[in-house]
Amino acid sequence: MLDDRKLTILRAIVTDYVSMREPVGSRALVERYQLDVSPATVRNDMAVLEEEGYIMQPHTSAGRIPTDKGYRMFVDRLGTVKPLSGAERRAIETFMAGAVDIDEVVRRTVRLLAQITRQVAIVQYPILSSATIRHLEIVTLSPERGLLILVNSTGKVDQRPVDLGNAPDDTLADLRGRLNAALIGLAPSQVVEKAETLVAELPDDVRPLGAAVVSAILELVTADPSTRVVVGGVPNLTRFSDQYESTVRPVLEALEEQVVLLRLLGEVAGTGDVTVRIGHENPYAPLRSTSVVASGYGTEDDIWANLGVVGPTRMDYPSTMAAVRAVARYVGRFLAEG
Amino acid sequence: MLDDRKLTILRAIVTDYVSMREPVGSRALVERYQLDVSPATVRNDMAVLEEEGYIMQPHTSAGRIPTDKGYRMFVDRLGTVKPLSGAERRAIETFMAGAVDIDEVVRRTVRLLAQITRQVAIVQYPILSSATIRHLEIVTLSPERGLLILVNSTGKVDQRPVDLGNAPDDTLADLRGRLNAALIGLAPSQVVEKAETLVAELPDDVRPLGAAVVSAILELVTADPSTRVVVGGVPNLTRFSDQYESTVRPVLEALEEQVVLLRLLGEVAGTGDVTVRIGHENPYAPLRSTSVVASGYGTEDDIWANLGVVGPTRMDYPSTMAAVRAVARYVGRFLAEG
DNA sequence: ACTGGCACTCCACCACCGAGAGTGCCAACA
DNA sequence: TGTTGGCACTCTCGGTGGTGGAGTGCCAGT
Repeated sequence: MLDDRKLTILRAIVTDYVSMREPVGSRALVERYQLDVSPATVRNDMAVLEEEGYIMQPHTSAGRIPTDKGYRMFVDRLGTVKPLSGAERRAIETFMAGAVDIDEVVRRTVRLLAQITRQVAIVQYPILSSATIRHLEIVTLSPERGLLILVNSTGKVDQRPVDLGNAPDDTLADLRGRLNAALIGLAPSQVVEKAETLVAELPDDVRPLGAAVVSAILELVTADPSTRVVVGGVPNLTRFSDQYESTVRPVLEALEEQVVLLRLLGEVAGTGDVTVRIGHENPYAPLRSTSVVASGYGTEDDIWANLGVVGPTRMDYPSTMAAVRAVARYVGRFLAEG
Repeated sequence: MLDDRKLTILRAIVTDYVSMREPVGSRALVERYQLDVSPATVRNDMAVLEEEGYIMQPHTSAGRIPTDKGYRMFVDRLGTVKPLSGAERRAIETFMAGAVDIDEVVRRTVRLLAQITRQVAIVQYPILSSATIRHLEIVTLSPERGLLILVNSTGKVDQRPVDLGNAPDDTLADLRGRLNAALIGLAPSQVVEKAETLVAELPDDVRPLGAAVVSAILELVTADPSTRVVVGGVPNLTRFSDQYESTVRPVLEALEEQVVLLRLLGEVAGTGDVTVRIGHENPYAPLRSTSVVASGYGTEDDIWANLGVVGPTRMDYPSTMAAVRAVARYVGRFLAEG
C-alpha cells in the first residue's frame, strides 16, 4: 500500500512541518529533500497518504500537515534516533552532580529535562520499593506532641506528628526500643504484615500509645511518595500555539493537577523504555492536542517512577525521545548509586 | 490641585476599568456612577487628571485608563477595604484544616491564595528563627555513608548525608551522645558560636568524624529554609492580556526563577502588613507590567516569611489586598498553634 | 509509472469606507 | 468662576471587495 517513496515523503513532511511550522507543499518537498521526482508525482503520492489518513490539508490548496496517525507512523517506523549532542551529554552530567537529597535530585531533573527538550517537563518522585526500615525515632516536642521519624535504607527520612498523650518518658523509651528491634530491616510489606501482632504483644501500659504510633508508621510506610510530581519549563508553552486561550489554558490547568499528571504518566509510561502518546491517543481530554513522551526510570529490574515531557504534537520526536531516554537512564543510575 | 470630584472620578475610572477591562469615557462615567454633572465637566476634570499623570488614553479619542500613578493613588487614598465574603472565610478555614506537615501547609496555602484571588500566588517557606534543636541522630546507611538528622522544636526535620569513613559503631555512639548533650536546646545562632570549641574538646579519635558532622550541622542550621518558594495558580495568567508572547512569557519565566521570586517577595513585603507594588515600581524588570501584592506572615513579634500574588496592574486591589491579608494572618496563626 | 501543463480554489493581504465612540474646544449660561 | 450643550475632529473597529500567490487535482503525453 505504502511503498518506500510514499514513506519517504511522509517522513519529509513530518520533518519539514516540525522545523518550519508551516503546511508543506509538493514543490518545497522535492526542492528540500532531493526526491528525484517531479512535484506532480509527489502530489499523487500525497493524495494517497491523505486518503489513508496520514496527512491532511488545513484547507483546500494549502500544503499538507501530518495527522496524529502520520506522527504515529513516523515515530514507529520512520524516525531515526538522533543522538544527543556532546553539550547535552555534558549538561546532564554536570546538572545532577552535587544534588544532596531526593528533593533536589527531582528538582534538578525536571529543570534539566525542560532545558534540553525545550518542552514542559514532568518528574514523578521515585518509589523505592526495595527500601527497608533503617531507623525509627520518636522525638518529644511537648508532653502531648511528638514526632515519629522513619529512616529507610535509601536515606529517605519520613516524619509524622503523633499524639503522645502525656506518656511518661520511660514508656516512650520502652516503645521505641521494641519498635526498633521489631521493625528494622523490614520492607514496607513486611511491616504491614507484622503490625497487628506487634501491637498485640505490647505490655498493657504501652499498648495505647503503641497502637497510635504503629498506625502512624503504617501510614508512612504505605504512603506512596511517587504520588508527588514536579513540573518545570512551563514558559516553553509559549511555543505551543498562537491561540493562547483555547489551547494553552487547558494545558496549564492540567499541569496544576497533580492527580491528572500522575494518571497521565502512569498510563503513558510504566515501562523502562520511552513511550509516546500522540494527540488523541492521550487518556486525558484537555491534552488531546498535545503529545506526551515519557519513560520509567530506575534500575534494570525495578522501575521506580516515571518522567516525561508534554509538548505540541508538532514536536521533534527523535530528539525529544532521545533526551527523555538519556535523562531517565542517568537519573536511574544516579539514584541507584546513592 | 485635585478636588473631591476629581478624586471621585479617578476612583470611578479605576473601578470601571478593572471590572470592564475597557477604556472608560466620560459618558459611561456619569451614567454608571451618578456623578450629577455633565460629561463635559467630567472631560475637563479628566484632562487635568491626565495632565497630572494619573490617567492616559491608549490613543486619541479612546476612553481613559489609569496609569501606574493612578493605581497608586487609588490604593493609597481611594480604595475602600472590601471585606471577604463568608464563603471566602469558610474556604480559608476548611482549606487548611488537616494539613500535617509544613510542606502541605505551604502547598495548601498557595492553592488557597490562588483560588480566592484568582491570580498567581507565591508562598515562601517559613523560617522559624526561634526554633531550637530538639534531637540529633546519626543513622548508618552503610559503613561509609551515614545520615545526619536534626529535629527542631517546631517539629521540622532536616537531613544531610555525611561521610562516616568506616568509623566504628562505638565512636559513632560516643559522638552522638556528646553532640546531643551539647546542642539540644540551642538556637541556630548559639550552635554557630559553640561549634568550634565543641570540636576542639572532642577526644582525638572522635575528632575527624566529629568535625565532618559538625560542619554538616552548621550547614543545616544556617541553611535558610525560606529560600524556597512555591507557586500556584499559573493558569490565571490567562486573564493577563491578549498578547501572549510579549506579556505572559516573561512573567512565566520569572515565576520559574526561585531566586527572582525570593528577591521580589523580600523587597516588596517584609513587614506584617500588606504591601503593593504597581507596575514600574517593581524591582524586577520583566514584572514591570504586573502588580505584586504581598505580606509577611508569622506572629505579632516575629515575621517568618512572605506570601503574595502577582497579577496584572489592572487588578481588583481592594479584594486582592483583603484576601492576601486574611490568608497571611490565618497561616501565621495556624503555624503558631502547631 | 512518471511528468508537464493547465484550470481552479482558497487564503492572506491590502485598501477602502462608514459607523461609532470619544475627545477638545468654545460660546453661552447660572 | 464653574458648568453645560453643541460641534467639528480624530481614531479605531468591522466589513467589503479585489488581487496575488501558493498549492492542488486532473489529464494527456511520454
